[in-house]
Amino acid sequence: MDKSSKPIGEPDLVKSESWTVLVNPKVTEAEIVVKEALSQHRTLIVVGRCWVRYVGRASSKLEKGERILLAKTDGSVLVHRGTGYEPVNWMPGGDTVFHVHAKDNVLEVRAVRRKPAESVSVLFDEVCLISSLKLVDSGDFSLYASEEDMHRALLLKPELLEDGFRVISYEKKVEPGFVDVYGIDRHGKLVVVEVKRKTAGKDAAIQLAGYVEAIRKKADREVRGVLAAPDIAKDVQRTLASLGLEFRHLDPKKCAETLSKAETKKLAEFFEET
Amino acid sequence: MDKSSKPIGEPDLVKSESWTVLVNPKVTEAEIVVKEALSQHRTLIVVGRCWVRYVGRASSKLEKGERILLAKTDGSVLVHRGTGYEPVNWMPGGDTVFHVHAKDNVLEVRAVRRKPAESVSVLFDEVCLISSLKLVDSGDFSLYASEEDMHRALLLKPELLEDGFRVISYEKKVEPGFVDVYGIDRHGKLVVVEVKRKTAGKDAAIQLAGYVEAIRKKADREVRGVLAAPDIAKDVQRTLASLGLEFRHLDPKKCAETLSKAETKKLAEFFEET
DNA sequence: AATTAAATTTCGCCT
DNA sequence: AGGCGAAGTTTAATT
Repeated sequence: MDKSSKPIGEPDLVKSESWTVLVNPKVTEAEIVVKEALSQHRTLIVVGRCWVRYVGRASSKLEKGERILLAKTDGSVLVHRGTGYEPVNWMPGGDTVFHVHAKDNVLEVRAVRRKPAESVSVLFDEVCLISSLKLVDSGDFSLYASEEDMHRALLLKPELLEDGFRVISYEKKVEPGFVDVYGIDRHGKLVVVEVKRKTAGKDAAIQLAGYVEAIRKKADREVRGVLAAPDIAKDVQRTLASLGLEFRHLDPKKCAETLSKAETKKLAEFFEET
Repeated sequence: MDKSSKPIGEPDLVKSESWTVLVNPKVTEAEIVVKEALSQHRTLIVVGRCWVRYVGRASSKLEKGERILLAKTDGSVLVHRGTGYEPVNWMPGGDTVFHVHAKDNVLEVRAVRRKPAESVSVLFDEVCLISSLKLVDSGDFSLYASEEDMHRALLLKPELLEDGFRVISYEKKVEPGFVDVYGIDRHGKLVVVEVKRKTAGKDAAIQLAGYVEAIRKKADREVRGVLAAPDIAKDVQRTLASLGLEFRHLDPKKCAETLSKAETKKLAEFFEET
């Protein structure tokens, strides 16, 4: 980041409704963007030469060097060096209060938190890139497996539910909606499976009861209702028992292992080739 | 804010010797910057709408949304959302191999690692900011206390070294250089202290021996040499003994506690005021 | 609220 | 290279 060499391309400031980018600003210009970002509750990126002082759970000092500062909308702060997966300095979000100040050609961004009491101060004497961003992000993050992945895993490997289980249909339409997985156990009994990715609550038990009820009416034979989830809320265990339903532990991790065998295999093959 | 501003849709390129910034590029333009950054071993920042697939130690899926991607020179990869101290997806650095590909208006940045076998794939269908940076950073990071902090802590609280120790001088000039701390023990013997912030190696022992030797010649009375550090390499322990020197455990954390008492107090006072 | 256990833990130090 | 322990661990779940 050699400021002496003039950059190619005219505009230093690019701005839209949802983001601002400023290249090679003076610290006073950067200060405006920082304040704008923090007051408007936006994500802030600052790249430049800085030094950092942290006091709180521990205390640390980082001498001058070029790094990337991130300040997020929840008050979390990260200082990243050019190497290393972990930030060199950070602060989790919470009741963070920011203080921004430009003086004597130095821009200070200080984040102070109350619980636990800690403070991180980042001082820039040169900024090469600063950006204020409104990140629109409603995308779901699913670890190991989505609920649908768990359905597919049961199709591929029915014994994940229990030994001798066979699947008849998938996403079967039944009165109140769709049964996740529908099959027959080792004794020939019908089994209705309701799958949840997270700890199953009362709603899941009631939902399952509805499906079982509907199928019992139609099939006129014994129907088991199984709630399959990584875990179940303790009070729901009783609800389930009173409804004559069962709980089976179904781990998203194991479901993913089943599904990703092919993919993992591909990855291994990739390395064998190279 | 008196700089020129450009409307959305027209890409802006700003480039210097050590960094490139591109605003609102097409994915094909972004691809060039990504490849440039990775081939030139630079730090890469990409901001845009993306979705992520991770397979390895675990497996996960992140649906479409706007995030910040960091790829560092050591091969570490981070995907950050607008909130949260932790990255939503990541990969530590190591033997990472990057694959970059733009097709059908989608930019894929894939990082693959061998040990452990894992891969993270970030796909962008819109990039709002991309930057390739050469971060110059030789600044030292010191947790709790720098070596000088440890010196100062010994001045403030000599008993951190041993009971009854008193400091005579600090950074005293002696033949080979400067003695860190110089004092008298409870029996009136002279004590030369060499302080190290990390595990003391053989060099530290030799350095200390030099100072002790020099002072013994001048003072013509018994002189103890003490190596004060958080830890000592095992083989150095013997070297030290053979030179008639001692090792004392000195914890940067405890030194920092001594020093930061005032500062912590200040922080507490700050909150009491507000 | 406090405690316990797991994490895509990571990271360093030691054998 | 594998194992153990600490971390500014963080985070979620349970008592």
